[in-house]
Parts: sequence; C-alpha cells; structure tokens
Amino acid sequence: MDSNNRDEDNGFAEWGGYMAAKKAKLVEQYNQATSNLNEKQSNIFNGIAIFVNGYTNPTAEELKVLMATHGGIYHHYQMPGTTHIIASILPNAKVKQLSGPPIVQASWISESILAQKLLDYRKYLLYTNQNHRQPVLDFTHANKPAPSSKTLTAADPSFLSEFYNNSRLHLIATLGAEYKQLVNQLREKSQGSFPGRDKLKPLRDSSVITDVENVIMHIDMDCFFVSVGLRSKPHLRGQPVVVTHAQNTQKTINRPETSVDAEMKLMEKYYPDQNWERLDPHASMSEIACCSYEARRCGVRNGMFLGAALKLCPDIKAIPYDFEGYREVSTVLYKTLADYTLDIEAVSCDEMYVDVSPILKSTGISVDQWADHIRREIMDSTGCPCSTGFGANRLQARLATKKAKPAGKFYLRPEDVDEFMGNVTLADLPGVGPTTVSKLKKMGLVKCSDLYSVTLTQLQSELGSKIGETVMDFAKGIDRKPLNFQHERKSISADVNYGIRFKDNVEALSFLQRLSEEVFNRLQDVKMRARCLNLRLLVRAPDAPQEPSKFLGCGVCNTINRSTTTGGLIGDSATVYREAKNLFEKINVPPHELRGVGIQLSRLEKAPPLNSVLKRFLQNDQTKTKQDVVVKKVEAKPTRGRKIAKNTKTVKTSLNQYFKQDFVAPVSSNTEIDLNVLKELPADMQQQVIKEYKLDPGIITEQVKVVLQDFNETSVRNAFDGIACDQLKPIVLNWLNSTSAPKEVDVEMLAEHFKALAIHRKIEELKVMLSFLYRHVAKLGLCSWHEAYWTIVDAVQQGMVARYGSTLLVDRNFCCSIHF
DNA sequence: ATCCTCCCCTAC
DNA sequence: TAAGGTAGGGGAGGAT
Repeated sequence: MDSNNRDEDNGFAEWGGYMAAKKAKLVEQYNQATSNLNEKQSNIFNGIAIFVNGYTNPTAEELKVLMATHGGIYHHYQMPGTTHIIASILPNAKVKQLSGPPIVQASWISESILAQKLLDYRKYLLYTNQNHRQPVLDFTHANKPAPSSKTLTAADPSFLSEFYNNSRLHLIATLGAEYKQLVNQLREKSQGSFPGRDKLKPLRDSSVITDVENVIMHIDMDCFFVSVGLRSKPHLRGQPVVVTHAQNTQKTINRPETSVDAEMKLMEKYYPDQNWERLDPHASMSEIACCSYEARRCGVRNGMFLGAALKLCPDIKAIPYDFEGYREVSTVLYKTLADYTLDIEAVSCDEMYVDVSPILKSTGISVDQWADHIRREIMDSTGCPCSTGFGANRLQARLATKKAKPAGKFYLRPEDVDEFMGNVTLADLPGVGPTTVSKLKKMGLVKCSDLYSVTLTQLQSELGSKIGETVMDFAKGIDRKPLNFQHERKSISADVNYGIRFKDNVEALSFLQRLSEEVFNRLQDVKMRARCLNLRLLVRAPDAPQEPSKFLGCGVCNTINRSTTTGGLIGDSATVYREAKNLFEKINVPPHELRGVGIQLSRLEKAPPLNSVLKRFLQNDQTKTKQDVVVKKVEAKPTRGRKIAKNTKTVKTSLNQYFKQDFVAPVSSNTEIDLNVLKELPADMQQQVIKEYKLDPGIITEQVKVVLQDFNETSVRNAFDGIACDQLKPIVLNWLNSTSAPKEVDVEMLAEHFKALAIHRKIEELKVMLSFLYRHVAKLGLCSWHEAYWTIVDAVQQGMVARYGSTLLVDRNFCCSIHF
C-alpha cells in the first residue's frame, strides 16, 4: 500500500478514470489520445476540472491534453465535479442557466501554464458581471426582501424554519438519515445487476494474488464541507480554509468582558476535565463546521470558534456554507458506489461502510486496484477527494481510513492487525470519547496495548459491562457487529437549543406547538406513528449569566427529561402538542429560564395504510354501482384546459344525487340531535330533521360561520398520507402556500379546487371527508383532526353515522365516543 | 430476571 | 452577533 506516499497519492496523480457507462466511449478515445503523451509536466491544475463549452482557443482537444499534462481534469460533460467552464462566447440565456461553476476564458489555462502556476481565474471571467464569489447566493438575494434588522428568537413564529435552514448540525443529521433511506430504497428497487463491475474485469492482473476473504471498506470524504466549497473556489486550494457562518475574519465584536469571565469560570466548574479555550470577548464565536488540512496543521479543529481558530492561524480563509452542494455531492457519491454494490451501510452524507468481498470475488481484482479505481471515480464524479480504509471488519476498516487520511488508501491486512492495534491510542477507537478517555487515563490506560495487563472485569467495573467488553474487543481489533444494510428508524426528534428566549408561558407554549408540528411532520414523512414522547428542556444553570457570551446561545444549562407512553399511537401534531404540553406543565420551569426545548418520539410503528381503510369505505357494496357511474364521468374527459368547469359540474350533480340517495338516518328514538350539526345542514334537510324529531324551529336561527382553524400543511399531509395521489400533494400544498389568507378556507372553495384538479375519483371522497370533519368535528373542538378522521371512517363503515351530501348527521353518543 | 425512565455518551 | 441537531447505545436505579 502506498499510504506513506500521501503527497503523491492525492487522487489527481494519474488521469484515466471512468465516467458513467454511456460516456465510456469518449473516455476510451481520450485515453488513447493521452496514453502516449510524455510524463506529466506539472501539477498546476491540481483540483481543477474543466468543461469546455463551444469553440475556444486553445481548442477543446488541446485543452484536454493541457489539462492531462498539468495535473487537471477534463470533463466531457458539465458534471457536479466540474470546477470551471471554459468558453469564448455564450448566449446570455445560457449564462443564466449556468448557476454553478464560473465561466472562464481559455487563456486562463494557457497563461497559467506559461506562468507555471495557477493564476486567479477571476481575471479571466468571460462575463465580468459574474459574481464569482457566491454566484448562487447573490442571485437569490436580489429577489429577497432586505433582511430585517430585528433579532430573531424562538418567540418569533418564523424562527424555527430560519434556524433549521442555517443549522449545520441539523443538516448533518438530516443528510445522514436521508442517505440511510436512499440505500434502503436502492436496495428495494435493485435488480441485482451492477454494471460498474464490468469496468473492473479488464483491470484484472493474474500476477496479483487476490485476497478476497472478507473485506470491508470504509469511505470517508476528506473535510467534506471544505472540499465541496473549494470546487468553485480552486484558488483557495492549499490554503487554511474553514467553513463558518461568519465571513468577516477581521471583525471585532463587543461583548462585556465580565460576562465572558463568569462563563469561563462556570464551564471550568461544570466540566473540570475539559481544556477550555479561553474565550475572547472581541472574537467571533461562530463555530467552524469544517476545516482544511492546512488549517488543521495549525491546530484548528472542527467545532472551534472562528475567533479561537484565527489566533492559531491568522490567515484563515472563511468560506460560506453550501447546503445544496453537500447534498448534490453526497448523492453523486452514493450513486457512484451503487453502480458496484448495494452492500452499503450509510453512516452519514460523506461516510459509509461497504462489503466489497463480492466485488473483488466477481471481478478478480485486488483490494489495491479496487481502492485506486473507486477513489479516482469518486474524484471524477464529485470533484472531491476521499480516503478509504480496508480491513476484516468495520473497526479495522475505519482505523485504516484514519491512517489513510488525507486523500489516501490503506489496507489493514489480517496478519498485521496485532501489531497495528497495539499502537492505536484508545482515544482513536470509535465509541471512546472524552469521558471514556478520562476514565481510562485514571486507570493509567492510553494505548490499546495497555489493556493487555488489565482484566475484562476490571475494565467493565469502570466503564460498564457492555462498553468495557467492546473496548477490550476493539483493542484487539475484534468487532462483532456486522454491517447493517437495511436501516430502521427507532426514534424521531426535533431539538432547538439556540435562540430560546421566552418572556412568558404563552410564548413558550406557542413555540412548543410549532415544534410539535415540526416533529410530527418528520414522523409523517417516514410514514410512522409513535407510542412514546419525550420532552427535553435545557434550563439556565442557577449561577450562569442571563445572557451567555455566545449570541443567543444556551450557555451553561441543566437538562430535564420527561416522557410519557400514550395509550394509542400518536397520529397527529395536536396529540404531540397535547402530550408535550402536559409534560411541560408538569416540569413547570419559569419560561424566561428556558434555553432549549426538544421533543422526541419513540417506540415507532408503521403508520396504518390509509389506502385500505379508505378503499373498503369507498368500495362498500351498497354504493359500488353509483361510484362506477361517477368514475366514468370523471374519466371520460381529460382534466386539462377549459373543459374542467363543465366536467366538474357533471361530477357534482351526480355526487349529490348519490349522497342524497345514500341518506338513511339510522338515528334511534333515544338519540339526541347535535345542534351544531343541525345548524350546518342545508335548509331543506334542517326542516326535515326538525319535523321528524319534533324540534323547535327557532332552534336554528343563528348561522355559524365555518372557520378552519387547523388547516395547515400538516393536516393536508395527513389527509393525503398513503393515498395514491402523489401528483396531488405538491399541487395542493402549492395552492395553500399561494393563498393569501389560508387561515380561513372555505370548504366548498377547497372542494371546488380539488375537483378542478380532478386527478382521481378519490378526491371527491376526500372533499366529503374534509368537509364534514371541519364542519362538525374540528369546529366543535371535540378532538384532533386526525383522530376524528380515523374514527369517522370507522363509524361510517359501521353505520353509526349518516351522511347527507357533504354533511354528516351525528348523534350525541357518537360525539362522545370520539372525545378522546 | 426484565422492563422502564431518565439520563449520559458518542458520532457525524 | 449567530443559527449549540439528532439518532442510537447503554448505564443506574427503581418497579414489576
């Protein structure tokens, strides 16, 4: 293995990688063109990947060769990894389309070669009005209202989305979950064919003895956020670069020195084991999400405050986040691997374990060849470097990656494991963090070999039985946990420990409600229901200053956890809120002392498929014939253009007839009529009911306006969950978003809108559902929207409820039965 | 013994 | 200014 020659093996050393299968022919031609060239002449285009658009001077063919001989990459198509577009002229429309890489004149390449160094491409931009620093950001800013100068705390309704849109930790967590799900999906859809492997067979070299026992690969992108950022900022390559929110490294900040002091003392008191960086009252406390290896060499670390990092390395270059870029590159990374295997365990957006034994077996190539191949392909497709480690289990693979970094590969062979492990620091073992390290240190244990003199029982008495056993195993290179390719969610949560400042309980509870909606939406997204809810609060430590040094931070806090297990499954956001509110009130913390709030849902189960229930409801034998008539009419004409109006009218008429005929009141003599329901009936029906039940006609003189209080995105999502109307969801959500006053939605208007969309007959049924739910159940405040929905579906099936048109006739007993 | 609740720890 | 989230494993100690 060549992991010792790290500087050479930077992923750019040789060109000749592979692109997607459809581009294979071009690659072949290019390889032929470049294979007989002389040795590489320089490395000045290290990290640059160009795509040539149209005619240029030098020509595309010449640029191809120049890039190859000077350490760069030539892309035949614009790809995610493309760092620059080379062009002499581009129509304006095309320029607008190209939101990504800067468009640069070809002379940038030739003059850089003449100068024998990479010149600043910004002097060669084809269009000087291109904003080369943050083209995408600046473009969108132009369309946005000026940011308000008011500081946003969690009391503000727009805080939650603003916060999550800017939170790197939230991004890391959600991206991780997304790629675990992507692997699940790819595995479900897979036909078991891996076209990528065909590219490997020609690499087979019979002189190499292949070692295919059981090989696990670990891939980790090198300082991921920085690498993605540098794709469009190649002039910063080789410099100490950090990704942070704060961009102005020169700015000084005014903070009261005394409060900084107080906080430092407190942190030392609460966490005596940690070595705290001295807080500077004038330096930025923006956290570094990711730093380049050049910055790491100065001692800069991820998570460090920008201010602290600048003290270690004054010429740090701060680059902004590129949240979409991370997602884009991760997707390419996973798709690249999926071409070869789906025995992938996703760890995060930039890290995974892969069982490569089947690849090696089926193609006959060696670990070494595979490592070179896949690393080059990842570099080609993403424009970002990665490191790979190989071993007999996940622990070995992971430690091998650590050794391989940056931009390298390492295979920890079975025969080398013992010697290798002895020298590994205990702190380097996965799962061994600061607390465990300090416990081990107190026992005089630092390296894995130190454990040889300790018994398992001794270790377990300090670390606990499970962790003790794992550490003992790990120290010998043993890892008993197999790779898990099919990920299953066990909990879902939403936490906010930033910007939490409430003046009273009204503010706190309204935030809790928004957070409930947030966490429920996430539950809904994965089509799950929950049995258990946990509320976590951060409360200012008694001796901590009211305001911590970090702007809107949580400061030093105590945590409080409370949980409940609900009788039924949690199936809507109102229930989440109700349970969270109960716990919140039970804990009873002064609202102004709150610094963090989190809701976690656990004991998850698959959501019941709405489809089957609705289907049974719709395909009730008694109504079948009438439905068929309706279906025919809806499907007879396409739902496009002006014909809609005419079409929907037909539908409405037939539906009304259908429901009128369907109206049979199974109301027994001892049943009371619900007044509110009666009020909502059409006039002729009211008269009929009044007559039949011998009621006072004055009973209905007061008209009630229908206001849909709960009509929001969540309720709509609930309504469509599981129904095969995928096209409908975005349209309805879009429509809701475009409505200026969505809090008061007329049911009929909504129904008309659904009908106009008439994608599917079920929409008519949904109209009915929505209509009676809102008019009669949600409005009465009897229970939450979703609970009502399910109960009513059941009730209708059992004949407990009668329908008239889009209206329900409900008796008191039924109302009681849905009052949870 | 086994489960549950309330944490803590770790990783990305 | 700044955006300190989230999921999973597991331990301590009490309830059953």
